[in-house]
Amino acid sequence: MSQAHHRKKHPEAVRQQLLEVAAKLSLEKGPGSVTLDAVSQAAGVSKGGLLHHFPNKLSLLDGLFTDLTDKLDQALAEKMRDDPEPKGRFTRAYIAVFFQPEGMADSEKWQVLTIALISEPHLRDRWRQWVDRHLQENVGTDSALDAMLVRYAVDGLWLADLLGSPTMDAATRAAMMERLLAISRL
Amino acid sequence: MSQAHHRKKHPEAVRQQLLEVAAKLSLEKGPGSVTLDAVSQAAGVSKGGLLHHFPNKLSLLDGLFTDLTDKLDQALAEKMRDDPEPKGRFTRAYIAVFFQPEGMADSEKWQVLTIALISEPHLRDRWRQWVDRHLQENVGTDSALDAMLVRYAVDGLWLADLLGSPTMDAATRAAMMERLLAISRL
DNA sequence: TTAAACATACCGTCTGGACGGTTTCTTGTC
DNA sequence: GACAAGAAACCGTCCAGACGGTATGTTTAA
Repeated sequence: MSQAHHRKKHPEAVRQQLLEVAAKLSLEKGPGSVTLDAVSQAAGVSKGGLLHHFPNKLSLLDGLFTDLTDKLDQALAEKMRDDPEPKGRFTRAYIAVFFQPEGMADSEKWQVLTIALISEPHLRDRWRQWVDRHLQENVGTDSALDAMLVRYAVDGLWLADLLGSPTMDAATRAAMMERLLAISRL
Repeated sequence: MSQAHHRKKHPEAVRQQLLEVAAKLSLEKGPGSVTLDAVSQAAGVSKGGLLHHFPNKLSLLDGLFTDLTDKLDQALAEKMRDDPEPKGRFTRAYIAVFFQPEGMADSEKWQVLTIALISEPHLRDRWRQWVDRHLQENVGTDSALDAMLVRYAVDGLWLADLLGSPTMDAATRAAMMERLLAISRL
């Protein structure tokens, strides 16, 4: 019944809307609810419209991946720019992005992708490439054992958040961040 | 076709077989392939047979969860028994279980569960309870910030394995384990 | 006029699961 | 120990809905 058909066309806006809705949907109703029907309907577009922008489901997830990693890259770059100390710079940015409150809103959207990442070989490849790229870009400054350790800890923290593990209180959280930052400077 | 119908009945063996097949299937063909049809067929049982042991799919995953956490608990208890130093004992067991080669075989079976854990609220609850229980059982000895940090790092490491991230060489891996153990003793 | 941006209708497949039967095991009774 | 009788362990079939995707039409912008 929606007359999106007759309204002004803003393809880029629609495309963005589809991506956001896909992420939002997985948050609120679980990743299993991310279907072409559900996404298109929630975005106020017909399924045909969705399939015009993303020829198949994988390409939708792929678009989401690109979208989020781009934002992540941007956030990381910003944090790195403000850090005068070369050693462990990337690792500290990694920490900062995870612990920043606004960042979390985005990081929650990763739920869909985490699922898709594990099940879809193609996305697993892209993830591997992402990790590899950042590892090589920051080789020398962030390849110390301790730096790796810190980043793994952040990943674990992130996973715990995702799984809704008993959240630690703000004080402990802050202390954890400080500790991680300290190790990154060793 | 199969005359499993007429052979000796070993309900417990069949049940176990179903669980193992479910885990194995997700390893080899991806978690998406864990369907009632596929599992029952691979286990040499009819779908009706499967549904006799597990009234629905969730209860199958639930059974898998119980099975694996039981084994994990057992492994952890064993490692803890051999550790004379109380402080960080649980955390070191956590490290040991993850890094032991045989343990990995089991840990790979967690793939299905990781998926299901994130999507199924019920299993997410069970996981939360598992974490909570072990946290409280070892409060005092393993509630230090550094201990938490180490365990999060192990989780991150485990996730990286799961996602097939560029595996680090054996030497680095061993060094990482040593470093984690060292921190657990601080 | 033409191509992009949508909508509508429809299809094939897969999946979870309900259901009614059949065979084997167990248990109580004599 | 025999034997009925109920329970437990299966099998085979069928189905309703969901889901991804196609094919084709219609509107809008360039």
